[in-house]
Amino acid sequence: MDREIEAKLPHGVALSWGIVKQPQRGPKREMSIEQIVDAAVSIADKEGLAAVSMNRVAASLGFTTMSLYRYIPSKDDLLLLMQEAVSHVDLPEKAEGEHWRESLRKYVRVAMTVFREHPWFGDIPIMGVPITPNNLRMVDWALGAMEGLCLNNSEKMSVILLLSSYARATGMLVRDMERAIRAGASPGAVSGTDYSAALKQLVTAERFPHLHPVFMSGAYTGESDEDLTIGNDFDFGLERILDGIEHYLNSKPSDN
Amino acid sequence: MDREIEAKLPHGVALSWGIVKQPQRGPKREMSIEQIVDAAVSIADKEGLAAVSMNRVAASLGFTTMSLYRYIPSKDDLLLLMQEAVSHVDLPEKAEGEHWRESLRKYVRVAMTVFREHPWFGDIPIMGVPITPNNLRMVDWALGAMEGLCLNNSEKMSVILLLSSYARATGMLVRDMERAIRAGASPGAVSGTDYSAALKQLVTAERFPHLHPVFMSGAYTGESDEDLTIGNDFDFGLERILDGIEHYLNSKPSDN
DNA sequence: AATATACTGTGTATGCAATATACTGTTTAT
DNA sequence: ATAAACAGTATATTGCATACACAGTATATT
Repeated sequence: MDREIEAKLPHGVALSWGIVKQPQRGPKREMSIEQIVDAAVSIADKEGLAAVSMNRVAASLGFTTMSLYRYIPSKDDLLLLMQEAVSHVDLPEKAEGEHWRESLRKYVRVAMTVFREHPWFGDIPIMGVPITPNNLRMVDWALGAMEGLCLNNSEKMSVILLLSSYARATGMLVRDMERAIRAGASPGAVSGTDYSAALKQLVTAERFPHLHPVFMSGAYTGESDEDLTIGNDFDFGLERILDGIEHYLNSKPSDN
Repeated sequence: MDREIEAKLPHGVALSWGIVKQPQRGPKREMSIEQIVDAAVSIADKEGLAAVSMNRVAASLGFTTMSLYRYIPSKDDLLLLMQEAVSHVDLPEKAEGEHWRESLRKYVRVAMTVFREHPWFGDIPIMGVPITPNNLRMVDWALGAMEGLCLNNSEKMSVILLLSSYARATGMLVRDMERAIRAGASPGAVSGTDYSAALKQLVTAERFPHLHPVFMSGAYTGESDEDLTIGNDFDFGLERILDGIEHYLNSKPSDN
């Protein structure tokens, strides 16, 4: 039965669900998909996604390049499995009395953590809606957090899309900054701080009437001491999203 | 003076601002940066980002690969300039009496349009906060839409980050679906619809207690006729964000 | 006017990538 | 016993970005 299901799914996805047929004859396998993916993740963690080549991964396990193709049909599939592997995150046990708002906050924090722990994560493009087990596990958890809320299924999915998008966008920003710092760059080569001196000559009041004052204040590159620090910056957006959801819940005619 | 500014900026960024020193001697140039970028964009529009190689772009203009390097120092810089080129979007003239909410809605719609018209746009990774002219022009416009709002500069920037993230995430989803359809796939190969039959056997009630009913209803893959169509799905999230902002404006102690 | 300089586009070469294909040897089903 | 299906390997193909050396050309300096 797994055979039919497998045929209908992209190879990488079928692999992630572990429903690929096991070989019946021939020599014993000396590697495993898990081993390969772990090796690839480890290389990416240390040296970035660009260092992950089939040759590099195979060599790190003591095999030749082509041996990997006995396990994983293409590099794209390997990337998918890497994404899936690090999406196996610790989701807190469902706290019974917890308010949905706090739960969804946690969801976004956990999702963002993946980007910080595996800076290469965001470098892999997403091809379509997530349909791998660990990704669905996160969706399942988020749906659990919204249990009992006065939202229909489509609305819940929209909320998750919204939160995931925000986690992705801000996770990548945080990653970019931390990556720059780790690379020895000054604290804000990527945040724009390094370039702000140069840019202040280019962002003129004539050409950018509204941006100009913001830029001069340093708020654009996040160097302003005005009020918000960089960390809180991301919280701000999240709280606005949650406010929006809450407002929708309250203002809704109490049907379904 | 441009010389000093140029030195402090990444090459591609300096090019985007047009502050790179013009050559004084030597033969006349037979190409221009604009021409090259246009050619690259045209190839990407027709055949995807993967088709954009230095060789391909040069050949399409009737020159050799290496000639491009006289204009643009690296492929990464070319990609940046491509991004910047298609970010030259039509932003509606500032309608005086328009409500900020409607203006910001327009902002997100325009930002999403870029992903639909240039499906490769989202395939180029973002390196850091945008600091190229057309990108800043969009930020400037959004700030204009928030003029007079009771938000400080940092808060306004956070709002723009929030909206841009949402535009990016949903723009890429729309793109993925349209791309799949254009590629001849059934109306929803990427949305998950094609796989939903197979997935329904994998998403069990035991393993995914909260996702299971949602999946069976078809809301996950967007095939449900429950209430929202796919298009409206994205509007829903946007309206929640705007609600959240509005709520924040109202609930704020009317300082600064 | 002479000449050095900075540039032009080109041709060639390097090194690395993904992966198709043909190979030898191994285990299991028949 | 033997054929089929597999394992890991070696080799080759194709395409990529880009370093470098070249011959010719326009300008700046003398």
